[in-house]
Amino acid sequence: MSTLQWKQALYQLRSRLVSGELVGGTKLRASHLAGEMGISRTPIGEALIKLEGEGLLIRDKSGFTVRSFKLEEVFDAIDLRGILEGAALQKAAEKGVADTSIEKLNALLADLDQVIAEYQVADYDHHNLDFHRQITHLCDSDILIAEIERSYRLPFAGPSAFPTSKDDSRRFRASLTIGQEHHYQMVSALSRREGSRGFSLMTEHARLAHENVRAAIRSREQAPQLALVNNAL
Amino acid sequence: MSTLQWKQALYQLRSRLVSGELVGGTKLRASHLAGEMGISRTPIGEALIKLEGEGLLIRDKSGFTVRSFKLEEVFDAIDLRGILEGAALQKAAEKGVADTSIEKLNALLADLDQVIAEYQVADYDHHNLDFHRQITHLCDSDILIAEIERSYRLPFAGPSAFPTSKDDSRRFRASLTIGQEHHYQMVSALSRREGSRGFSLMTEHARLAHENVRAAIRSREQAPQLALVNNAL
DNA sequence: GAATTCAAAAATGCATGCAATTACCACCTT
DNA sequence: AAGGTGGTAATTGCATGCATTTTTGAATTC
Repeated sequence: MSTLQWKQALYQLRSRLVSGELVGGTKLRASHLAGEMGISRTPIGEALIKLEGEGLLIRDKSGFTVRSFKLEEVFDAIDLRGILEGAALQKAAEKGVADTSIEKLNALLADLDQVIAEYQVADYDHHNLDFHRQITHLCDSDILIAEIERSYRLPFAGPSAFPTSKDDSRRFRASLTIGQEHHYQMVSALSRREGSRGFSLMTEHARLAHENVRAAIRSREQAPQLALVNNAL
Repeated sequence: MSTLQWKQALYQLRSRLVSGELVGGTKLRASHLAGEMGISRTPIGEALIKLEGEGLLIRDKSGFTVRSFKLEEVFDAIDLRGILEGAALQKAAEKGVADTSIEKLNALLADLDQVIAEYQVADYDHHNLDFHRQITHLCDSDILIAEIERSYRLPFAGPSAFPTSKDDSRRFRASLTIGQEHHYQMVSALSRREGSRGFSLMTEHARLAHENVRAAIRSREQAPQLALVNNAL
């Protein structure tokens, strides 16, 4: 079984984009990439079109360029994710969910408590993403879920884009604690069918990420998620 | 100046999809379409990938299939549009907009009053779309605007998807009147910087479309926008 | 009639050729 | 130095060839 080559190209290019290896403004040449990856230009072209659709590339008169984002756009993308996730949570809460779903969320909350207590930041990312997926996917709308997942594609917009940053640990620990409090309240809103509260909690939760972005910039550290952002550091 | 062929293919295919000529479940063969349109498979392939990205096609193991939507998904897509447009209106209202923008909106409102009074339903579609674009594009966020425009791509989800339906004219006239009242209140919310009210107005406004969908189904008339919907008629 | 088999026909994914377009860069001009 | 100019090299959009996979449908079996 051979993975389709356009998929491999897509994954490789996406990872090179979000890792910061390919910085904003770089022109991507299909022929060059093809040589580099040892395949032909056809599957490369498909991958480039997909990445354009994800908003990571821009197609100009001739060829694709790595998109660069203004800082404002980073915040806008984060807010967009918050709104979409918030809508999903609201819908799930108002519809009502099975007890087993609540139990599963409680288990994820316990996992998060654990990694926060032990300050295992790397694991936090993973568990946090799990929690967000689990709670938003309860909305029972594939259309909405697809848009949420789409919003995660921008490297600075996903729910776990920035907690990893190793800046000032006091502020950072506090943000983990506050975020986790939001998570608890979200589950509460869900089980009490308080849709509007769920929406507000989620949009406010996303705004925590604003501060993490600012902190990452302030600390001038390596923040690969910001590689596509103009004048970020 | 020759328009790129993949663009022509994209436009033609999109219009054949939303017009109902290509119904849900139809398998699209690049080679066949290429012969049909007198071009090669390469630009067809690009168009198909784009349409997959728009959610109109699904790519399975080998080839593309016209997506079909459940009725629930139609409502979900409409609600999604409402949320996105609502977020844009809220952002615009809270930021504040120039007086000239309000004047332009008032002019569009007058146009809409006109076409409603004269019951020029065909023109209504066009002016209504103008109004929605004008008011949501004030949000000053390209990221959000792009997602709104994206949500319009589903043939049943755009702001002007259904008013055209020629069902029971009493109900339909009423829905135009109510919708126009929403429009007025939106401009009011905008000029008074009442963001939350703007959001609520817009999401509620989108729900008007639910009833139009139901009416279109009830009347069993030709509703090309519903061509991609399972068992719609 | 419905289900199964299997070989021919057709479609796909990828590579590659080619004409037309675009980028690049050394060389002028002011 | 800044701003053309022109010609070459590289790249793109599209067409097409080919091996492999998928679809089709006629023949066969239950």
